[in-house]
Amino acid sequence: MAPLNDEQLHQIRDERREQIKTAAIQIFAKKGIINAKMSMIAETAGISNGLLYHYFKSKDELFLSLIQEAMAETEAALRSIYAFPGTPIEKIRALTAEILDESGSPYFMLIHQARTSDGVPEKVKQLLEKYSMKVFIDILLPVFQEGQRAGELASDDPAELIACYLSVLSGVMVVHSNGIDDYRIPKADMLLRLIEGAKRD
Amino acid sequence: MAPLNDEQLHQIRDERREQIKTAAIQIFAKKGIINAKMSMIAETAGISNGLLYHYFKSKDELFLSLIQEAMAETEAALRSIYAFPGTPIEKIRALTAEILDESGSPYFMLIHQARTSDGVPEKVKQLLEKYSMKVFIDILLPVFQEGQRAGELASDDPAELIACYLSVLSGVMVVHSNGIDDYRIPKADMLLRLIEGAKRD
Amino acid sequence: MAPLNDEQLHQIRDERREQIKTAAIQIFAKKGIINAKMSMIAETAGISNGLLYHYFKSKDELFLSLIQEAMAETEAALRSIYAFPGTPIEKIRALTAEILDESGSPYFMLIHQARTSDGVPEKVKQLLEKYSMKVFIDILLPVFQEGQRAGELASDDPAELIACYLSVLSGVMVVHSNGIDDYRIPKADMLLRLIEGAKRD
Amino acid sequence: MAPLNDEQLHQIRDERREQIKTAAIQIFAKKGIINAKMSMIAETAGISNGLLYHYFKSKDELFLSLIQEAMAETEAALRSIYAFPGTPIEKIRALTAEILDESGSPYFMLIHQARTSDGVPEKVKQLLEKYSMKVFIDILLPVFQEGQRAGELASDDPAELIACYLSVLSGVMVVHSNGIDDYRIPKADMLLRLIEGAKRD
DNA sequence: GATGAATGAGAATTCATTCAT
DNA sequence: AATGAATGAATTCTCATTCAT
Repeated sequence: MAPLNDEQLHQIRDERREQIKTAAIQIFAKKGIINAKMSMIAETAGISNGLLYHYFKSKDELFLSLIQEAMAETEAALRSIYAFPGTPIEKIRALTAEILDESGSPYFMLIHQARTSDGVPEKVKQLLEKYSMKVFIDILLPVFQEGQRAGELASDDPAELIACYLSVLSGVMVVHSNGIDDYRIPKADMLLRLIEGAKRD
Repeated sequence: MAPLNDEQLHQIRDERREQIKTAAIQIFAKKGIINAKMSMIAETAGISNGLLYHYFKSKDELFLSLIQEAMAETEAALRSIYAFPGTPIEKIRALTAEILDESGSPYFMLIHQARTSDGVPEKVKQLLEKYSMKVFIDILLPVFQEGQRAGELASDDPAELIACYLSVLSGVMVVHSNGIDDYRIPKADMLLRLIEGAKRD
Repeated sequence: MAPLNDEQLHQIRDERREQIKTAAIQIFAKKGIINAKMSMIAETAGISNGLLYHYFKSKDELFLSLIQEAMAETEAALRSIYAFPGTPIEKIRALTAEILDESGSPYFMLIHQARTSDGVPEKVKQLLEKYSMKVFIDILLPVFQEGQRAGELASDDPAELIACYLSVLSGVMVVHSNGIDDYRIPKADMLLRLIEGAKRD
Repeated sequence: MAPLNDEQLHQIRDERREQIKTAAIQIFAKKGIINAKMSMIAETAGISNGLLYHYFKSKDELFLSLIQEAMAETEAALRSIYAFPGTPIEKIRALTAEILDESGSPYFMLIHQARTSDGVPEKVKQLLEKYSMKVFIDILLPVFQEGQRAGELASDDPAELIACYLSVLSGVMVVHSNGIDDYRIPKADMLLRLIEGAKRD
């Protein structure tokens, strides 16, 4: 009889938003912004078309909100490198393994879609500039420089080294992110060779 | 003015088809199958919308014919490794450099699109199975095995090594293929480290 | 707390209905039937969307009930002319001033909307015929005829004179009713010139 | 066999655009921007939905282009007052008669819709400011002032007099513009009384 | 061969209305 | 009585494809 109380409503709203986001990440990552149909997202989330718009004003807003989350998560993941134990290369290996872990893959794909697709809303483009690769490079610079001083890493220009490393990481996540077995995700150890110093053993 | 003879007509027809294909490769690679509009392709090719349909029965047929070409080119590029001089690693380095050369990038992108997009016509899917990565691995297997015997290459399972290597190559080409400077194409020398044996100098 | 008795419930119900009607008049008059959104009306009335439908079965029913009220009010306003003191022209001036008073404007707008919009429910159309301008003309006919006999009014056909006068009144209220200063509501004295006899001083 | 030549294409395009504009004026004037459905316009113009968008990029653009035309026509109509022969009041009578001529009515309605509706695109709003009533007042000011000096016109503030006069004109056109006979368009002579000097005979 | 006007099916979004609580 | 989540039909707009010339 009585209407739902605030707490119940809040819970329903939160659940629905998560439900929608989870569905949307999959669909957007797989299809790109334009190919992703709101009706697919609604169906995947198990709700009606209309309800989708109750929670997100538009496709663009939904996409933006996912990208924001993906960016924040990615930045946090990179920053977490300093929490790993060991020498620089061990830190990098741990970070690499964490990123390669498939569970994070849709986020990389999403950011790739945002960077490369047409039809990306203006707000998303602004966000991408704020979080350009330079930001990520700056985060990793200290640990790479320390690794170079220790002779653990190749002696290329460190910023360039990081940029290439992140490009390769993004690349393999992207080509792999569709469940097609043709593309392999290399083991972290193999990817590390890209950046290791010459005299590894 | 006498009417053109059969041969001339045939030649015009072939030229137009090439013109269209060239335009279509760019557009498909950049936008993906569904985002690529037939009207953009026509405009890029400098012809009318209607004429496109004189040369290709449908968007699907056009796409299929491009993928066929891309596959054949890619296969040929891989086979050409045996024409390069030098030791296995030198052959691989030469092949890598050739692939990384940006001019070839649209083909990789196209194949990636075909593998990962939805809305890909059934015939294209069949073609992709015929040319699965296994085919490419088989082509490269002899040179990789020889490289391992010579101690030039890492001693991982060779098929896996090739799969990972091709995945990384595809990945960097794909993420880079939109002219966004954030993503770097590493130098061939750097990528080679992925597969080189431990004792490089 | 004893449950509310029937009378109290009835009173609450009536208050709510008035609250809703007041909100609805504003919104309908400003936006037109189709542009007026039930959610706006609910918000303006300070109640939930769902509750609106407890009190009015549908948008159409709500609109119909407003038009009924507007018609009745308008008719009453016209009839009140006989309660004003003075000569015919003084009565008409008083009536005009009352109508021009902005507070009454939404009613005119509403009736105009009803007459001119599509998407008006059938029932409303029937009501409009019942209260066609002829009814209003008949109400005012005696006072206009008396004014003509007294030489205070122009000697046009009296029914036509009234029809034109009411059209002008409706017109200025309608074009003015959106708070855009470009359109002026003329003073009653000016409008009276429309119908005054030639020899005014 | 040969494609249509430029002239023929041009002619087709022009005809279609006129056809669409004519249909659109009716529909917009009658229904307002939001209520007017593109499908109605297409149907009235006797073309497909898609073709409408071949000629006008969007509903907004179509509306804007009509408003521009309406504004220009209205301004031209007002300026034409100086081409009429006779004294100021005779000029004004001629202009009034021309405006009241029903054929022009949709234009007035259109401008009214643009001024008063919601959902009016930003560009249209800007246009409305550029052509605010002040512009129209300025055009008519000289002839009204001359009329006042000649004692032909009432001695109210002339700008106010014009504003009221134009408001009344707009008003009667608007309420009448739906083919409902309840609302009358007064004769020009009657409307002139609004502004005539006291001692008319 | 060549053109571009024309069509229509499909996708995003809005909103009246219903329903569980 | 009251709430707001949920639904689905209707509307704008896009684009592959066809067709008259």
